[in-house]
This record gives sequence, structure tokens and C-alpha cells, in this order.
Amino acid sequence: MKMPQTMERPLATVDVAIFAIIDNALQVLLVRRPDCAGEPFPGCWALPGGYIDVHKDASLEACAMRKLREKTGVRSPYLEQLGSWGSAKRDPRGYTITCVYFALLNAELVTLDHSGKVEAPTWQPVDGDGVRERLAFDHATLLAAALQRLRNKVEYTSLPAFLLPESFTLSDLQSAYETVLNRAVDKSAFRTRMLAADFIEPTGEQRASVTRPALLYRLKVRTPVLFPRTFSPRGETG
Amino acid sequence: MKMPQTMERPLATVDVAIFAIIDNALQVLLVRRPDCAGEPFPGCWALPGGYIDVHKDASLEACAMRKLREKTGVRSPYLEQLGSWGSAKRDPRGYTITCVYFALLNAELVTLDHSGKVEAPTWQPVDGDGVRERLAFDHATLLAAALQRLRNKVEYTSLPAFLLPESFTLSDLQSAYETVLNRAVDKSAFRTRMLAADFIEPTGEQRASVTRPALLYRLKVRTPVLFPRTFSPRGETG
DNA sequence: ACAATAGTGTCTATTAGACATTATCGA
DNA sequence: TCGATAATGTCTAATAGACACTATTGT
Repeated sequence: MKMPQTMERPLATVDVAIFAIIDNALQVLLVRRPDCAGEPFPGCWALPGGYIDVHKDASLEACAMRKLREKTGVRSPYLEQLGSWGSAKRDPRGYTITCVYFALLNAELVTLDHSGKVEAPTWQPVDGDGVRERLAFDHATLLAAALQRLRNKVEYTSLPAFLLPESFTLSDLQSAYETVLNRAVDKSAFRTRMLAADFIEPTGEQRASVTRPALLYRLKVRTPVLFPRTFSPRGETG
Repeated sequence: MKMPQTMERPLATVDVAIFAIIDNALQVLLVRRPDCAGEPFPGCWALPGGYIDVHKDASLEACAMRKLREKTGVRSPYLEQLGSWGSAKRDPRGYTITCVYFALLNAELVTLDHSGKVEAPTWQPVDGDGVRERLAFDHATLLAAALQRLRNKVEYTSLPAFLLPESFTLSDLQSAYETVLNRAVDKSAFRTRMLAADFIEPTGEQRASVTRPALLYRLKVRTPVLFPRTFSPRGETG
């Protein structure tokens, strides 16, 4: 075995798929690749990300958190490692490894860097397994994997709660589930399940409305909870 | 942003947690670190792994497969990416990133490299969240994460089937589940669930025995299936 | 016949899902 | 009073779990 000092080292990056619900639709934050000579995929849309800085980033998660904070200003989103991709071909500049994270956050907390630069991050609605725009590198694959993980987990976890503001109603929560799942769920079963899972608690406040006011809830725990079953219409098993 | 060519690149490795059932116990394959000057953790137990070879390893999974094949001779185990860990401190030689995989295989397929070298791989029984021996680097953390993922998934997937030989009885399968879960499961419910999940099929053969012979089954699909519910004793929800 | 394991049947508590009904607000 | 949404109640089909029972082999 060669010594590590003489091994040819792959490039290492971190990319982040940042999701939020905007206008009742699941959206993902994208940036534009720089349009300079020598840069691959110039002007193309891509997931936010970049090289790991071995001096700044104490860990992979810290690196993902840094990139997320740089683009959105948000400091404490839900952040989960999705997986890593590595090959000689995914980047024309050579063998690269990317560690991909996905984040869920409430869009109201985001202050986008609207410096007017063309690279400025932009929300794009999710359409099927990705977005309408063509993405740089293998980012379409990464985004599809993130969406698959998200939709899969939403069936049996409290993840959509992290797309909501601090306090929310059960109807808000149900709407978040329905947006991500892209289908309606039964109200009664939904409420029973959410309350049984015991991860939210009433704030004591109500939300005023032109109709009957709804009780407001907040998260009891910052970590997602798992439900013992998946959502499934009657009769389906799996 | 610095150019990639001038960026300080972290070292990139792949480690594999390889599990099998031996003597009715879950065991993991470990190697010894070389006992040379300059090597960190000399003579210490560790997960099999090593540097990514940008010329040999077309992808991360190919790299994991290569390391697994080198240690066990097995070519088609169940292999799943667990996650990646990276920091400046996990290896005294500098900032490293490791992509960790876990593999499930049938111990009978394995031909260990018994060259007599002290680095030769050895099966060690899983004990709680790890093994009795102290592990090099942060491998105790990696192994604990692999065990947690495995045990978690066993509650709602067909993963234990990959620990069995080509053909097996339902009792074999149940035993594999019970070994990994470290608890008994009800026979009737277990059989109903396995057959309903429709991922195994009878081979048409029976296994002769001193008692009533059992029907043999084989996997219908190479990929694991998900059950709509977790195993759970009556009344528990979660 | 017996021991031992394979495989099935029965019963019940639980609960998801479907949907109807009631509650509470502003206008 | 009415419209709209919040919240709860009722009914039923499905099923997991517990456990008893039957089936099939070698000795």
C-alpha cells in the first residue's frame, strides 16, 4: 500500500439540497454555476455546495451547515446526511467525492442573498423527481435521491414539521404532509396519529381566523420521531 | 474561492462493516492495523478499509466491493452505504473523510485469508453496541452506527434474509431475525408477515431432518423489501 | 408411540381509514 | 343565521400478536 502522502487524492465537496414549502409547493434552493472560462457547466443551475475547507470545517456536517448558512442565513434547520457519491467522471476536473446533505426549513426564516449577482440562490419548485431546469454535474441524480428519501420518510416520520414555523396548527401540519406526499390524507386519522406520536404540544395560543380558531402547537423535540406504521390508504400493504 | 488544484485535499477512505451470523451470533469482520513504525493504532483492531484508489475504483461502491472481495472473496453480498464521517481529528495523519458501507453475507461463502499474517481478518462477535476489543480511529463509532442502522432496519425490512444461504427454511429466517433483534418473535405472525411480503418463494425442496421436514425457500428479489409496519409487541407504538 | 420441529387455526385487542357530526369563530 | 374551518365521534375492515392445535418426520 502506498503511503497516504503519495496517494492521489480525490477532490472532496459537500452539496446540500435545501427544501422549503413556498406557495403550497415543495421548492428547492438552487444556485447558478459561475460563468467563467474554465468552470464546468457555466451558468448552469446546481445544488449549493463546494469544497471542504480542512481549516474551517470541523466536520462534514459543519461544512454543510456553513454552506447552508451562507446561502440562507438559517442556523438551525433540520439537516440530515443523504449519502456520498464519488467517481472519476462526475466532474470533468477529476475524481471527486461529494457528501450530500438535505435540509428542511421554514421559508420565512430565509434571507436570500439578493446581491443581484447571477449566482444568487433561487427557489425552484419541485417537479416530479427534480426541477424543470437542467442541473450541473450529476446533481439531478443527487436531487432525485434527496426527494426519494424525503418522500419515503414522510410516510413514517414527523419530518414535515420542520418545514413549518415555530408554532403551527394541525391543519398546517397536515397541509405540509399533503404537499410533500402530493396526496390528501384523512383528517381524523392524521390528527390521531400526530397526537399519539407525542412530538408536539399546545402552545396555549390560538390562531385567530375568520372561521373557528385553531389551536397552535410547537415541537416538543428537535429530532424527528418515527411512526410505527406508514400512511397507507385502506387495503394497501406496503 | 480557491481553485481546486490549490485546495488542500482531505484524505478519502472507505471502510466496511461486514456482518454474518456464526454460531447463532451476529459477528463482524475485523482486521488488525499493521504494527509498523509510523502507522497509527499499531496492532489495533479495525474495520476493513483503506484509501480510495482513483484509478481502480470507478465509484465508492466499487471501492467498498473491492475491499470486501479482498477480505472475504465474496462477490455479491448485500451492500449498503451507511454514511460518511470526516474531520481533522479522526486520523492523526490529517483531515480524512471515510465513506462507510455495511455488508450482510452468509458466512459459508467466505474464505478468509488465513495467510497466518497477524493482519488477517477475523470474525468477532457483536457485544452490545460494538465488540469487546478496542477499535482504531473512530471505528467504534462507525460500528455502533452500522449496528444501529442494521437493527433498526431489521424491524421493518427483509434484510436478515441476506445473512442466510441460497435456500433456507422459514425457521432459519426467523432465527436470523431473532439473532439480530436479540429477542424472540411470534412464529405465526412472523410467517404470515414474511409470506405476505412476497419476497421469498418455495424452491420445491424440503430439508430432511430428524423431525418434520421444512419447506425450503429462496429469495425472489435481490433487493430488500419494506414491511408496512414494524415488529412490535402488542400495545407498543413506536 | 414418542419427541421434536413444521405449519395452521382461532380469538381478541387495536387501530387506520372513511365519513358523519358537532363546535366555534367572523361577518 | 350563515359560511367556513376546527375538532371529535362512530363504524368497520384489517391484522398483529398470543397461543393452542394439528401435521409430519426419524427412532
